[in-house]
Amino acid sequence: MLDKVFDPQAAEPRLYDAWEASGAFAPRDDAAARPFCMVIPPPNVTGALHIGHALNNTLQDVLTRFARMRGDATLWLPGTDHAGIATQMVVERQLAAEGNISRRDMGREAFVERIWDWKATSGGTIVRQLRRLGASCDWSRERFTLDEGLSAAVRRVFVTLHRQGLIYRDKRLVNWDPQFQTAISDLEVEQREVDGCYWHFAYPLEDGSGEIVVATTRPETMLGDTAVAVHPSDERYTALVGKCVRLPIVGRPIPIIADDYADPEKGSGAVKITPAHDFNDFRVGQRHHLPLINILDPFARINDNAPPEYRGLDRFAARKKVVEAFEALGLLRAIEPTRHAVPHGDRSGAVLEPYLTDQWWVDAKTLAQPAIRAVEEGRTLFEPRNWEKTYFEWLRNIEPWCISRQLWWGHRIPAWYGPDGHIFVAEDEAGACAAAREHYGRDEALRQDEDVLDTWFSSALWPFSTLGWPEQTPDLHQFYPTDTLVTGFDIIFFWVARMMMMGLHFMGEVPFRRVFINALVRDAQGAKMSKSKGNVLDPLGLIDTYGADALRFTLTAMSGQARDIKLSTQRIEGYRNFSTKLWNAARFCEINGCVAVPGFDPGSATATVNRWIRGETFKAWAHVTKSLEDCAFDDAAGALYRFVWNVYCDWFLEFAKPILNGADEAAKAETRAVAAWVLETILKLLHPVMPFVTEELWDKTAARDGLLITAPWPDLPDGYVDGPADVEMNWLVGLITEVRQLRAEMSVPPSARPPLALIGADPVTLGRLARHRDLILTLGRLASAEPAAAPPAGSAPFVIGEATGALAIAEFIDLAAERARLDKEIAGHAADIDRTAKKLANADFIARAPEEVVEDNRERLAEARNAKTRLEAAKSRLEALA
RNA sequence: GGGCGGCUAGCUCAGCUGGUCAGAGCGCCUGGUUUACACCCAGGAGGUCGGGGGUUCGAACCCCUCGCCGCCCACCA
Repeated sequence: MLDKVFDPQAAEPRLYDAWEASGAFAPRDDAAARPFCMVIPPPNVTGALHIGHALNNTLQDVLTRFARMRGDATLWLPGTDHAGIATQMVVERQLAAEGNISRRDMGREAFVERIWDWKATSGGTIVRQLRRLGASCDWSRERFTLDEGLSAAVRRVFVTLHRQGLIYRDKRLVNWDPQFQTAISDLEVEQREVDGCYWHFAYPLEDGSGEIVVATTRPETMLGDTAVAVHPSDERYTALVGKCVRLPIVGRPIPIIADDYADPEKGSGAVKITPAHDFNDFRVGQRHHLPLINILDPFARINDNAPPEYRGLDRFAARKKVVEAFEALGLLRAIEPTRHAVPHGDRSGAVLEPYLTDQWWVDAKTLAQPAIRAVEEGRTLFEPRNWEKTYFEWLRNIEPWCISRQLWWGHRIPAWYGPDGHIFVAEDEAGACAAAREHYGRDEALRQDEDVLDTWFSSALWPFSTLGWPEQTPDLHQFYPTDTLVTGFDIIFFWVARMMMMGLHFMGEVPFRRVFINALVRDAQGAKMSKSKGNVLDPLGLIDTYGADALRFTLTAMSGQARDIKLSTQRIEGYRNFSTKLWNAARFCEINGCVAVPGFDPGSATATVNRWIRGETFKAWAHVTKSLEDCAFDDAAGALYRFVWNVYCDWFLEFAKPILNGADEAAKAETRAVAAWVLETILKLLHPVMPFVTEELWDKTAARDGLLITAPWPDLPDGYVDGPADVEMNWLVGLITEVRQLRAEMSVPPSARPPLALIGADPVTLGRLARHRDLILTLGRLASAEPAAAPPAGSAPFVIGEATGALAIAEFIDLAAERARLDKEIAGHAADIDRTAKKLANADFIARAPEEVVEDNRERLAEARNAKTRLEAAKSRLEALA
C-alpha cells in the first residue's frame, strides 16, 4: 500500500544506495552495445555544489539515464579539479586567519602538504552533494586532476608539445598579478571600468627647442619610457622625428620615433612608449629596437631602475609622486578626468600589470587550426548552434597561451635547468638527468622549474586523461571520443576550446561529438547569484525542502532559456506538486487494482478510452524521445508534465472511473491493464528527469524483476494511435467542457443534476452519446443525456459540433445573465465569421494560399455561421419567453 | 569599437522551418467535503506579442530601423 505522500527525505538516499549497489552506474558489459560517454566538467575539489552545478549535472544525468535505458554502454565519468589558484587562495586565507602565516613562511613542501590535507577533509563534499542530486556517475572511475594517472598525462603532453616546438619558454610581457605574484592568462583578466585621469605631461626637447606633450593614465610608467612615438604622416611632428626629448625626473634622453601606432586623432597625437609595461608599447619597442626598462618588482613596487627617491614605492604612491614632480617642474599641462577600463585579476581582484618575465607558452595558434576545422566540418556540434560563432571568434584570434604559474598547488612543470641555464624537458627527473649527462658529458646538478601549470592545462586533457591515456586502456578505446559535453558558456574558451585542441592533437579525433551549452542560473530577479549579494539558492537546501526530483524537474523545464534561468522557489514547489500528482495517480491505480499485466499488449485494447490513451501515450513517448535526443530538455519536461497531468490524470483516469466501478468485468480488466501500462510507461519516460519518485513507484506498484534505472526505454509502434478514437474522445472532452462552462457561468449549484438534451445530432454523434452516456452524466453532473427534437423550455444552449446541447436549468437561468452569455457567444462567432469571410473574399488569398488552408477556412466559416444561427435562434426563444 | 542574447498576460517563461499560436505555470477572482490527490478539482478575468517601416494573400514568427535591458571580446594616449 502506497503512503499518502512520497517522502523524498527518507526515500532518496535509500534509492541511491540501491542503484549504486546494483552496479547500474557502470557501463553495461555488452560488446554489442553502443558506447555512450560523458565526462563531467570537474568541479573544484574543495568546492560545494551551487545551483549552476545542479543544473549542469541534472542535464548530464538526464542524458546518462536516457542512454542507459536505451541500452547503451553508458559511462558518466566523474571527477574533480585541483583548481590551482582558487584552492591555493582558500588555504592561504585559512592560514592567514589562523595566525597570519604566509605560505612562504611555511615553505613549499609543508604548504602543499597542507592543501592536500584540506583536500582530504573537504574534497568529498561536492561528490556527496552530487549523489544527493541523483547523479548516476560511475564512481569507481572517479578521477582527480592531480592524481598519478592524470599527472602522467600532463607530463607526457608537456614533453611532447615541447619536442614538437609547440611549447616554448619565452621572455615577454605577461599579465602579472601583484597580489598572487604570478602570471595569469589573458582569459583570467577582467576589465573593469574605473574613474581615472589623463595626465598630460610635457617632455622638453633635448635641444631646448620646445616640448612635446603626451598623455597617460599611468604616470608612473614614464619612469620606464624609452621613446615618444608620433604618426609618420602627422605633419605637426615631422620635423621632430629623430630628435630626442629628455625624460623629466629620470633625465634619460629618449628618441622621438615615427610609428603607425600613434594616433593623430588622440590627445596630442604623440604617445609615450614604455615597452616593458604596456602590450602595445612592447610591440612598438620591438619594431624600433627600443630598450626595455622594467621599473617594477613582483609586488608592483618601483625597483632600482628608477631614481632613488622612487625605489620601493608602491605603484600608486609612485603615480602620485610622479604627478607632483611634474607639477613642481611646471611640466604638468592638464588633468582630464576619464572613465576607462583597467585590467584586474579575476580571482584576486588586484589591478594587473603588464610585466616582463620568463614564462612557458603554448603555441595555441597552431593547435587551434584543427579545432576550428573540426567544428566547421561538423565533427563536433554546438547546441545551441550559435555558440559556434563565439568559439570560432576566439580561436581565430587566439594568442599564445601562458601556461606557467608562480604558484605551488598544481602540476610542477617538467623542466630542469643545468648550471648554465640549459633547459632539459623530460617526463621525470631521471629523464632530465640522462639528457643532461648526454649534453654536458657528465653528471650535473639540475634544478627543477619552480612553477606549476595553469589549472586549465590539465583540464584540457580531461576527456582522454580520465580514460587512462597515455596508457592504451580498454576504456580509452571504447569511450573516446565521448558523446556529449554539457557545460556553461562561460568556459567555452577556458575549457571547451582547449579540450578540442588537445584532444585533436593527441588523440587525432575530437573529444566529444556534441557540446550542449547550458544557461546560467540567476535569482528570481535575474541577478547573478553571489555570496556577497546573499541571493544564493543552495541546491542542498532546496533538495531538503522539495526533494531532488522537484529541483531536477524545475531545472530541466527551465533549461531552454538562452542565457539565464531565473529560479524561484514557487516554480520548484509547482513541480514538487507534480511529483505528488504522479504519486497519487499511482495510488489511484493501486486502489483500483490497476496492476501491470505481464505480456499485456495495449494494441489489443478495444474500448475507445483505452485506444485513445494508448495513442496519447505513443505521442508522449515519441515527443519525449525526440526531445531528449535533441537535448531539448525543456520540451521533454513540458510534454511529460502535460501528458501526466492534463491527459492521464485529468481525463483518462476520470474516464476510467465508471468502468472500474462498473459491472463489465472484461472492460474492467482491459482498463486496469491499460491504466497500469500507461503508468508504467510514464515511470520510464519520467525517470531520467525524476529518478527517485519513479524508481520508488516502480518498486512499489508491481512485482518487477529489476530496477527502473536499467529498465529498457519503451519502443512503441505508431499503430497505437487510433484516429477515430481520438476524434471521439475529443468530442467527449468538448461536450463535458461545454457543460461545465455553462454550469459555472450560470451558477448552477454542484449538487444540481439537470437533464441534457442533444438536438440535431447525426447518427455518429448519437452513437457516441450512447457509448459514453455514463461518463457524460458523471463528469457533467447530469441527470440524463438524451437526443431531442427541440430544446426543452427554459434550457441554456451550447454548440457541440453539428449538434446543439441544451441544459435544462430553468430554475437557475437569470434572464440578463443568459442574454449576456448568448450575446458574448454570438459576438465571438460573428467576429470569427467576419475575419474568415474577409479572408475568403480576398482573391489573392484564394489564388495563393495552399488549397488546404483555404478549405480549412471554408469549413471554419460554415461552422461559425451554423453555430451563430443556432445561438441566435435560442436567443429569440429566450426573448419571446421574456 | 566588434559580437551575441533578450524585450509576448501582474510575475517567470513556451511559441520549431510564417496560415485556430495568442499559450503554460505561478499569482488573482468565482465555485467546490465529486472516497487518487486542497501539494487537489471545476470555471474565469487579463496581452494592439518593445516602437516604426517593409516583404507576403497572410507575421509574435522573415527583412530594415530605432529604443531600452543583459552578456562576451577588444580598449589603461
